[in-house]
This record gives sequence, structure tokens and C-alpha cells, in this order.
Amino acid sequence: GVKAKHGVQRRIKKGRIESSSHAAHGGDDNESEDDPDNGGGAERQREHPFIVTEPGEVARGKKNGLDYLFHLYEQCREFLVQVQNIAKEKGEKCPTKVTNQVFRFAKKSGASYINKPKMRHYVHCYALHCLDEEGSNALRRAYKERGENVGAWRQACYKPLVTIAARQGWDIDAIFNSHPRLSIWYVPTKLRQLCHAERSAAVAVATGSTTVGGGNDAGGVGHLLF
Amino acid sequence: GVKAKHGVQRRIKKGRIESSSHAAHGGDDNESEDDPDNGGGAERQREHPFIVTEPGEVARGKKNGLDYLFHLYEQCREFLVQVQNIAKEKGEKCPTKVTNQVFRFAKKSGASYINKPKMRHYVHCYALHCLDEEGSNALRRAYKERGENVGAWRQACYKPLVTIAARQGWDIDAIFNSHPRLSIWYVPTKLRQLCHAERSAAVAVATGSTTVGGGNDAGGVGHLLF
DNA sequence: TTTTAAACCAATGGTTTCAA
DNA sequence: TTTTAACCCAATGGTTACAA
Repeated sequence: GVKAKHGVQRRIKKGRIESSSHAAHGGDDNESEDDPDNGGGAERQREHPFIVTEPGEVARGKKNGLDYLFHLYEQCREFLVQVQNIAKEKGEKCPTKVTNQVFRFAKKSGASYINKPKMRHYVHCYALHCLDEEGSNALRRAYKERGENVGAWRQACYKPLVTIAARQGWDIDAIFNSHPRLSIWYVPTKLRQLCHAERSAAVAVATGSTTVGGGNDAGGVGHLLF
Repeated sequence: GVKAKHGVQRRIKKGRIESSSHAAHGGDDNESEDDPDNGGGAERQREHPFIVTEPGEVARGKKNGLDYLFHLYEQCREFLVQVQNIAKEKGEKCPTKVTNQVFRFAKKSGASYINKPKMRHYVHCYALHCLDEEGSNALRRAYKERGENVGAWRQACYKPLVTIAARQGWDIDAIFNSHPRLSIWYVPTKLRQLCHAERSAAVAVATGSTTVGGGNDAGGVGHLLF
């Protein structure tokens, strides 16, 4: 990297986060003072888990809803815009994606509830929300009705995205990049792999291949027929 | 990084590059067998130094000309395209810039004369060539006539670029990104800094600021007047 | 068990060092 | 003066092992 100018940014190992101000929690209304687990003004240990909620529904109890989850992605976008403005003003490299720098800035700005693993974990769910809000909403309702947990809903978000990719020539990067709110997020490895696998399978069926390296009249992957 | 799948790519320390096939050298015609320094088919130790040449001029003696230098940038672009095609076929992340991966691929492909420090060193010279070929050619002729060395010519390439940036709102990243052949190269730190410094100076003059933090009726940097 | 997020890791962008 | 292997070592994108 460029020569150490912000020498402060060393990694801190272990140790709990100390008590400090928490920023507003968006859709989260669960910071009650009379909470038995919350002994006298101590800060919350970590974020309440997400539950599958319908569009517009606010999670009750110590839970957060999916509208709140998606709101977090919008917040990250705003933090990115701020980082970009600062970089431009200082004549420094300007990020185009939500990078470590942006997560650091978010934390520094008091949004301690935003962190990289979480945002990366649910990116494809947000992608579906951006690319097909109707479909995303339907999926949320279905999974809520069936009483599925967040992990199951999250897994289920992959398939509709692969279907969308199939329609657009399997180029998931192009799909992300051409959407204004999605373009700032890295394509998750697993989603990319699923698209690739499905594309390969589709091509194999279309060309009549039966095994890896199986002979066909066109030499395998490389021509798509439509 | 993504979990070690190409386990081979560890760093190798020390040791000279062993004799092997060298790819064609573009504008370089200096691999004479009757060379006194070249004892019996041994390969060249390193690339001949660049000299300032006019457009179309081939360097004589153990030298390389600037057309050859610029040709190296075109070759890197071709290597990048190959890396991109391979990545797409494999459903992997697709680089948009000339990255370490591309330099590694170039070396593996026999282009051992391409390396990162060299390409990064002269990027801004190539940028001038792309953005104002007339101006670039004139500069080359002038520096050749005056018998200047490559280092002096290289330094001189910065100023015209800063002038171009000034005309385009000082956004050197946008200038690089909007040029098809230049967009694959990272903006050199020094060029970015020069642009920033010049912009700051220009703004200071325009607003009548005299010192850092000096008071003026508009609050410093932030409005450009034209 | 499910869900969260701290901690970790290999490879990167970038530069220095030094050989030629 | 010019080239480039080697280093940097901080910072990155990406993931894992763990805690709650």
C-alpha cells in the first residue's frame, strides 16, 4: 500500500467492545430499559438476529426484520458516497465499491452495527431485492408463512438470481454493475459459482454432452444456442 | 484472498532467471550473434535501456526506443484480455485493470521482458501518448534534439498531463477511465498528487487565499469558478 | 441449534533496493 | 543512469473459527 500515512490503523486483538454511544437502529425498536438481560444501561452485546418479515412488517421482540437488513445496505451506500467525497477533496484514490475503508468509516461514524461479514453474508438477498422486488417480496411472504428461519430464506434467494442471470447471458457481474444501487457491491463467490455451474449444465444439455470432456460436434462450451 | 486453489503461485526468492525461449522483442533488433558480450547463445541478462527516440525511429545499439516502450503497454492490454477471457470461461472474478495476475500471466506466456515496476514507472508517459499523441510526439522530438536522457523525458511527461487534467475539471481518474486503452491502468500516485497540488494552487489563486486556512469570503476549496 | 462478528489469511498494490 | 528482483508491510478482499 501507499507509504504509512495513517499509522493508527493497526489491528486490535481480542477484548470486548467498550461501552459507547450507539447510533439509531432504524427498524429496531428493542432497546427497552426494563429488559431483564440489560443490567442498568449497559450496551447491547450484539445485534438482534434477523427474522423473516414481510415487506413493511416491523420485527417484534429481540429481533430485526428484513426491511431493516436492506436499509443497512442503503446506509453503506451513503457511507461510501461520503468516503468518495472526502477522497476526491483530498486528491486520493476514490473507491467505487464498499471496501474495508468504507466499513471502517461506518464504524468510526457510530454505525457499529455495520460490519463486513454480515453485509457480505446477505449481499445476494439484497441483490434479489434490487433486481426483482416483487419476487423478493413474494419469497419473504412464503418463507414467513412456512415459519422458515433466516438461514433458509437466505439460501432460497440464490435460485431466483440464477434464473435472472440465465435470462441475461449468465453475466452476473454485468447484472450487478448495471444496477445503480447494486454496482457498489462485490458479487459473492458462491453466487458466481452457482451461475457458472448452471451455465455449464445448460450448455451441456443444449449440446448433448453426457460427461466431462464428452465429444460433441461443436467442441463443448463456447457456443450458446439462442 | 479466495482459498488457495492455485497452490503453485508462491514467491520464489533469489536466483537468476534460467536460459529459455525469449519472445520477439518488438522494435528491438539487437540480439546479434556476433556481439562480443554475448558469449555463445546465452540469453540477454536484462532489457536494453530505453532512449528517447522520435516517433517511428528504431533505436540503434543496445537500446530500445519509445515506440517499443508503448508497444509493451499494448501487449499488456492483450494479456489482460486473455486473462479476462479465461476468467469468464471459468466463471471467476474478471480483472478490469492490469493486476499482479496479469503480470504473472505475461511472464508465464514468455514475455519475461514485461514487469510491474517498469510498466508502473512509465504509465504516465503512455498516458500522454494516448491522450495527446501530437503533444507526446513533439515532446519526444524536443528531448531527443536536446540530447536529454530517458529520465528527463519521463519527468517532462507530467506537466502536459496536469494541463490536460486542468482542462477537464482536474479529475485524472475520470480521464484515465474514459479512454479505452488507458482505463486498464492505475493512475500513478505521483500524477494524482501533482494534479491535486495544482488544483489546490489554482483554487487558492482564484479565491485570493494567501496561506493555509487563510480566510476568504467563500470558505476555501469547494467552489470552482467557471 | 442458528446467527453474529472478531479474527485471521493469502495475495494485492505499491515501492525500495540494488545489480548491471 | 536504468532496470527489476525483492520487499514492503500496510491494507485488501475474502473466509473461518468462534462466541452468544
